[in-house]
Amino acid sequence: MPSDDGASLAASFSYWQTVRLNPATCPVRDVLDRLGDKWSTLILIALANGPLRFSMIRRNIPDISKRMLTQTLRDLERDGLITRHVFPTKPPSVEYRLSPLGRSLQGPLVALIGWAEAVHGDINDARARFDTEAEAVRTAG
Amino acid sequence: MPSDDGASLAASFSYWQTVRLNPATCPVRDVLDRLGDKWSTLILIALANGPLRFSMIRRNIPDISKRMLTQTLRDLERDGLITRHVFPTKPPSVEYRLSPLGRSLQGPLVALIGWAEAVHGDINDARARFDTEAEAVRTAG
DNA sequence: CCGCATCCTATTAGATACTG
DNA sequence: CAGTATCTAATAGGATGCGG
Repeated sequence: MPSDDGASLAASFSYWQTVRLNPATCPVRDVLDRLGDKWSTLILIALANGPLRFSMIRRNIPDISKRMLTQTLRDLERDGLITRHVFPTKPPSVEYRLSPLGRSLQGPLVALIGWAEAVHGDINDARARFDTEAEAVRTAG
Repeated sequence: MPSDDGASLAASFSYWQTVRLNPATCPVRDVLDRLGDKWSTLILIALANGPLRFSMIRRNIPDISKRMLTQTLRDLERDGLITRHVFPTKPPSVEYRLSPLGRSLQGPLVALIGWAEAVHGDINDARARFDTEAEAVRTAG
């Protein structure tokens, strides 16, 4: 799976490098820092098939705390990736759904997750190899 | 830019949801947690056009510390995404380059970064709107 | 049911000084 | 040049209890 077609990729990366990977110029950090937190991506995946209520998201992601779910949902809402709908029932129910902007992320996200899944085994192998080699060196030294 | 073609995306996400977004079953966390750290992605971008020496990477990413660069490079090497080549010159020079596995990430990464760049303005707008609304509510209350 | 506030801990990362 | 070691500050995240 060499998704490496040389020239065009190099050109893309070149461009980002010329903006110097610099905090100020560069949207990459700004956006990826949010997706890089522990829960954002997982929540976006959970919402991929349609709206979910707070408690349903929790059921999809068993080990997220109420606190972090609330907070991450706020952050995603603030960034315009999801929208929040309160139904004034009693007790209240609140529904979250992907915004158009959020849905536009699905394509890239599928690609990335697909990659992660495809190479998961390779990465585990690499880790194991690295660790045993490091251990061998440590023992020898 | 609706990169949303419904059925196939939904199917993909469904699958990942059925593995329950669970720590144990799910490669997503494992892999994305590493890419999600502060520097990994930036380093991979820096190496996209070819091998670079330690100090050159630092020049590409002005605000990374030696400590974090060393550590992140080790982690990427451990995962098999980059390789390390020591030239026993004096003073020593060490070169880092993308492995085939690392190059296989370039496609997905370009897609994600392209998205980030495309929507950067929208996200900033959404943030500004959210913040002024929140402020309005705070003042009214 | 949803979510905020508080408290506390663990992890991450920056600064600095030192080594082959 | 390419690291390592140590210390410290900042941040992320978990537990819990209260309130609409």
